[in-house]
Amino acid sequence: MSEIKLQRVSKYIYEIPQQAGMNVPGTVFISEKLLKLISKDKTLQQVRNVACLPGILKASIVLSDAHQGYGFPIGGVAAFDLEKGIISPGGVGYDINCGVRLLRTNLAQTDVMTRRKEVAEALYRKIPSGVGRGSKLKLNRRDLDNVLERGAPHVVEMGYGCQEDYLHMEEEGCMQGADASAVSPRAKDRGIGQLGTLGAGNHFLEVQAIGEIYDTDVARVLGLSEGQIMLMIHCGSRGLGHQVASDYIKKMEHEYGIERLPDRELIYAPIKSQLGKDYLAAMAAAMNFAFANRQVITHWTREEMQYLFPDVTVDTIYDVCHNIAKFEEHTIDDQQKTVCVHRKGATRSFGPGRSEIPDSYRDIGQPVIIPGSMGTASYLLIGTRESEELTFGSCAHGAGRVISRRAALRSLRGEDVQKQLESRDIEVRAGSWRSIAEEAPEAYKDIDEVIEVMHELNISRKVARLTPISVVKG
DNA sequence: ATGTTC
Repeated sequence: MSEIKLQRVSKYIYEIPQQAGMNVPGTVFISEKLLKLISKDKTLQQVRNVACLPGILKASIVLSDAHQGYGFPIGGVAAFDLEKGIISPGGVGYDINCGVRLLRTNLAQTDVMTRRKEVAEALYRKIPSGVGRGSKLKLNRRDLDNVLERGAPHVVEMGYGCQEDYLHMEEEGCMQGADASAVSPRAKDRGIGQLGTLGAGNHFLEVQAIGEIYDTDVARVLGLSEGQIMLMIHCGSRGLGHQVASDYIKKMEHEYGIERLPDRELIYAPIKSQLGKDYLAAMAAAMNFAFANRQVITHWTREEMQYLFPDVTVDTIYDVCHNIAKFEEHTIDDQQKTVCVHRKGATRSFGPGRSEIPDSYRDIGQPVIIPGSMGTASYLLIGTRESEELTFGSCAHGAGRVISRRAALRSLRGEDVQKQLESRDIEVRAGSWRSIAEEAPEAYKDIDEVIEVMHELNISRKVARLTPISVVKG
């Protein structure tokens, strides 16, 4: 692998100039400190490889939380022309529609602090978590197909939550174009018992307090003030989405071969091809499973909070996707056109006025929700028109690992990590000591720095910083 | 991320 030439354009913007084989340049929106953390892995080579794909428009982009992923970098954005372009499962990620929901409560920090152990314990018991963990919700085959094609509104119809929930989600909780018949029986087998489960890894359910508000005007519209208790749900499409990704990677390798690719993990199908269309229909179905998953977890979380705090109200602020591909309108060379945007570990961050944003937020822009790692802050930001110009309307999505799971297990003990969090008044419940060690704050980048870069570039503006009180992990 | 090696 040849050395990657990186030119500094400004304090937080670097460019990989277009060279032989590349159809566009690479653009890296990052600080010097965060750039150093990815200098030894394949992130920048992956940015360059993506720039070589057919029909890519404007630039192969990574954001401040960039790190190496399967084929495409995580923290990456790539948009493709509908005629000449491609769709790639590696550009979406294995956890299709991994995403985050933020819920607002009417509780104050003081209501919860003294009961934080009880709250962590209760939520841990209520929401199934951990690898391979099943749900108490038993779906039949027909219900599952409805979930896959109709998403969150379908589970609301089944009694899990309210209309106000899905009206405050990307796509109003239902991705159009989903086709349950494009999802393999094996993927359905894996998913049927997993609706309403958190999963493992960096997925979590947290009770958080608003520590700081940066934008009082936006906070007022969203009904937020300092010291207020919020709930954050971070999870995806579980085994179902993982199986959809595996199935279509295999199908595409079989149909198109891997010989001419710079990296076999970049396997793709033309957007216009039958296989490309089939993947898009299956991906949309997996997206809907993830939307419905976060909706069911929202309902159970609301129930449990109402049991613990009888007068509590729990309202959905917004629900964002971090791993998706979508058809969207963007302006390229002063021409408006529909393109296929891959966001892999990236958050949509549309500015004010976009028709995709709920009416109540149309004037302020889209809420951008960015979870921190275990025991660290999370952020609420607001999308901007600048992001539409710079990054196809996309912002970073999280802290991103800085040492591997294996390295974390070598250097950290789960018991010590939990004690250390306890000393900072953070109560953690998880399925295993191992997952606590793997997810230790030390294993992740500095979320404050990741956010600062996005804020300084006006890709999204900071609204509020949220700090954890009770944490449920897989 | 993932029935953590179908």
